Amino acid sequence: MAEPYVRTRIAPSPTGEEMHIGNLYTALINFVWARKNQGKFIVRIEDTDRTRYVQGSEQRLLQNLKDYGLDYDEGPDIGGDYGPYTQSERLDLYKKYALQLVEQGSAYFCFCSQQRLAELRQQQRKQKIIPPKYDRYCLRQYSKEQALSLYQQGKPAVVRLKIPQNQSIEFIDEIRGKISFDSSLIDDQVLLKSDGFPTYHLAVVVDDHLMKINYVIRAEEWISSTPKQILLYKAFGWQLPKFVHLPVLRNPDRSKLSKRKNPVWVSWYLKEGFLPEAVLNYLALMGFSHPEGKEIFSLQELIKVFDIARINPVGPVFDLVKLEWLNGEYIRAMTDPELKEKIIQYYNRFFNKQLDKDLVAKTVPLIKERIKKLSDYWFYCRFFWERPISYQLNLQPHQELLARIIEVLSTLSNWTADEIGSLMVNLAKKQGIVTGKFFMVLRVAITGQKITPPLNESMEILGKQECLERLQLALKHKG
RNA sequence: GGCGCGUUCGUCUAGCGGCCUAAGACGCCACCCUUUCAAGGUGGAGAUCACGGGUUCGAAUCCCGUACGCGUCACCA
Repeated sequence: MAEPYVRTRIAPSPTGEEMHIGNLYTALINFVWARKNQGKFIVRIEDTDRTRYVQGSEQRLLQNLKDYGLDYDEGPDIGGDYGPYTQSERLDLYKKYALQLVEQGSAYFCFCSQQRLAELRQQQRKQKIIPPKYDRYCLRQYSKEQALSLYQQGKPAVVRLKIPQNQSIEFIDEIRGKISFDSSLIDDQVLLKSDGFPTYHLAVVVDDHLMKINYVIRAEEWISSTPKQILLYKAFGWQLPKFVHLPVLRNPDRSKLSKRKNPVWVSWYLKEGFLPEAVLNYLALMGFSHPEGKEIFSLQELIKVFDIARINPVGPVFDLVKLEWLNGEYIRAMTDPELKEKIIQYYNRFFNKQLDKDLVAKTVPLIKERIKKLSDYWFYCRFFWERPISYQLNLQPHQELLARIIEVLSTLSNWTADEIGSLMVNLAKKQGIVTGKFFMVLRVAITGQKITPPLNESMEILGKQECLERLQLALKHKG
């Protein structure tokens, strides 16, 4: 179902890590939902944790998004172009809103040291008070005016949200339906840290409101922090967005998809030879299904048929094997010239290798239905560039046969796959050798490998002279 | 541990009270094609719909409990 005006966003953190495939999944759904409704898809860099900040990681995150074709629509002006929103550039805003909450009594200053908080937690744990919560010492100790004045004198302080007690907080998750929490279980969240930076909870609510985000689409792990944010929306008197919590991608053992058990960086998939479109298509199959049961469809088609209501709440296992199959389907669906370009670009970008364009063009038809990933190209076609240095079959027992082959092939003037083929089949017959065995010897002699693209065509591409020279080498080769 | 969310073939999914003696895809197995490897074609194995109670003439589908899994409980996001 289409919505009249939709604004979505993703909020990556520049911590130095590459973009996680789970984040790409979230980005995809946000992107698609915005596109479907002619809305806007926004990127907001959440760099409020200075201890984890790693310089330059925004650029990498943005590059990841670009590589997969998920471009964002809006952002602050940066000299003609627009960049993503960045929270560290909006500190005054968060502070202003935090102080507003203090002023209206929805939040308060807290001067407790990290040490006291740690001790408090430890003590509570010992007394089996669950969950451990801040004891509101500072709220009881200081009046609003006293606290404000201490803060203005520069006493290190945080601002905490005063969570109401014994209140049931309900919200609708667009995928799961009604979810409710008891507010008494929620700690008085820190909104503004002592370094003046906001915490996630404050920044996300302020920004989502200011940026008019009306669909908060994020991973399931955020469900339990949603009530805190709802309380903030209410304290400000702002209208709530709709919440959509996406299932989390899983390892085969069903734990949350992690780098220890799976390749998770989106750049890894590219380097491994997966196509961005195939990865996106595969991701779309996670928790979602095409209404007509199709498994292979473009981003454009996804946008057309996508509906949040069709998303499952179940955390799906990420299956690399199925992704490989899908990638193979995408490769086979390409035209030869397209595939040629992809292969050339791929080896250039990731291996700094300049492949001869004509040679790639000639070999592409031979391997198109054999490769699943761009990286498989080299497995099949390496021998076009390099002579074999070893042989996967012992050729010693076949010396006489090889000599015979050289003899016969030398006479061939019309060096085409068909001619080579019929000549060799005749020879095999004359020698009384099963064709399968015969061609295996020839195959290994020419390529070094037992698994290759079609032999006759390969030999045509290599050329008569090169083939004869290789056969001579095979003849001389010992062991 | 508290709270929250989830549970259909090994995996991804279809299913939204009768069409389900549960369908498709990946993977697996067999056969066909075949000069290796693929691709393609045909067929097959594979889920008592987690379990136990209800509701109903009738439940994979609705309700409740149990088990299991996952998530979350920071001046991290």
